[in-house]
Amino acid sequence: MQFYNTLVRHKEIFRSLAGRQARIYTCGPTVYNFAHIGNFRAYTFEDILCRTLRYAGYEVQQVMNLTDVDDKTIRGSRQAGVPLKAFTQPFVDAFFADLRTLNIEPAAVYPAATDHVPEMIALIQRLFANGLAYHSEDGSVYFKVAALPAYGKLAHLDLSSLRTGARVAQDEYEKESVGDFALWKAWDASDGDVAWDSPWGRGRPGWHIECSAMGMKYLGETFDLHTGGIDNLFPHHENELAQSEGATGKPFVNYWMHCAHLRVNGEKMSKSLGNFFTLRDLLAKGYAGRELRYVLINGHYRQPLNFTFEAVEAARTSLARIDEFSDRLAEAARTATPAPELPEWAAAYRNLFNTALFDDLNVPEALAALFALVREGNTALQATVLPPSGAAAVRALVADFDRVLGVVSFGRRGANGELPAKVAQLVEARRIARQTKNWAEADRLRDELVRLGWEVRDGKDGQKVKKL
RNA sequence: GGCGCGAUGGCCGAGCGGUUAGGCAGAGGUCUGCAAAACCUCGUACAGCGGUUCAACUCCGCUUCGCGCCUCCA
Repeated sequence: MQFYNTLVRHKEIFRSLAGRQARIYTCGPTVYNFAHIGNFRAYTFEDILCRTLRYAGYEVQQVMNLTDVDDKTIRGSRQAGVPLKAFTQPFVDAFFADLRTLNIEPAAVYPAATDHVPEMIALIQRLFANGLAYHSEDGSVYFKVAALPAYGKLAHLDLSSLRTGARVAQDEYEKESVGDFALWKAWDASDGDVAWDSPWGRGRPGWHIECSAMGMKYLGETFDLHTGGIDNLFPHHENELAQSEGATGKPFVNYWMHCAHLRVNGEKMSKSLGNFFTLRDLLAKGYAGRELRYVLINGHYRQPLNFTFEAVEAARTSLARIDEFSDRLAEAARTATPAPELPEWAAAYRNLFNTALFDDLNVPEALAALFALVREGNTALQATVLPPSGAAAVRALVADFDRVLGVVSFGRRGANGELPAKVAQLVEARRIARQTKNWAEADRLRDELVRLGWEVRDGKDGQKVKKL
């Protein structure tokens, strides 16, 4: 299995620190607003990563932080006139609900920044001890970038060439150097009652320090993987790395992985541009979580992905085809137990699927293998050359693929025996109409069933009814 | 200005120095009372210009266009 490691800018064989365990830290949301589906691209990406690791036999220990104190959450809570926690909690809840909607498997721990201030303070003290931190006159604490020669190794940025743009150092005159960043921010009036005591006076933690402190607390001073959106590469991850390694003197993370942005009309989807959709916006338009998930995983994670409604429509049709296939397999399998060996063609597609996935999470290629399986499987079913045990085995394979993909809808009920009385009645009436070649009546009954939400298909062995 | 990505058929989107990506949409067919589902067939896609090579969508250079980051954005 290999992943593209941003640290070295090429793919590397994945070797975990502890046997079949994989420890991974994922930068989570800042809970000042509803996350949009651009944000969720990052979470479906890390989900595919974790699922792939599990699929490959790793035991995954994942931590995702919740940033619940920063400029935006403070501003929001003050505007709303409620305490910080009361302001952020609904967005935390919404975030978790959205994760479920997108079938993103939960992390083991979701530490909140506000619950880990002591750990952050302790870490800052270590940085002082190592000569990497200093405080300014106003009581803020900064990281001294110049004291860490390796600074810049992740983002590959040369600080001396930094453009002095609008975003640089407008409010931070206290720093020794523009590259220095806040570890601890002294309280000011705009913080209201959001403040913690520290050896340097009242204030609040800087943004980056929470991930260093919480990552180390839950995963150790060195762990395997760290994920996030590409926009977190700099400054956030660079700074996180500097703080962590500056404090411990050990490597912080072995593999850094970043996903590209979701775009709308060729531009990054972002709150500041206003060109975003939240998950609830899209659900309200009638799209399902798994359809959106499919759209989000259907491009390679390191490639920008253009969001279009046509793509969501295509996802719906594609998924229906996969669902249909799995239903047909279930029907053909009946009660048979899966054969110990897959049919040869199915085994070949499993290999393709695994190879694609294990090569830096190439989901588009893995999906191509799935569709190849669908086509060949349907052909086999049509020719009735697939014995029940073979159908069961192939269906198990689809389920196995879906451990990673998380998009298939299994077990839709369609057996005639379980129909509501009214539906069963119409089906029987239609059977008689067909028998007597009363096509007009048969068509009328079919339309009526559709109105009731049931699809009828005529086959060699009579009618098949499915819930729409 | 610095660093970095990208340009693939109607849409989405992989990929590789020589062999079909895949999905959706569209056209034709098989099956069917019709439909649906399924299957089969169908598109001389690789931004432009040069170069390397027996061979380039794939490597190199240039051009055009687009995008991202450059100090609290996933």
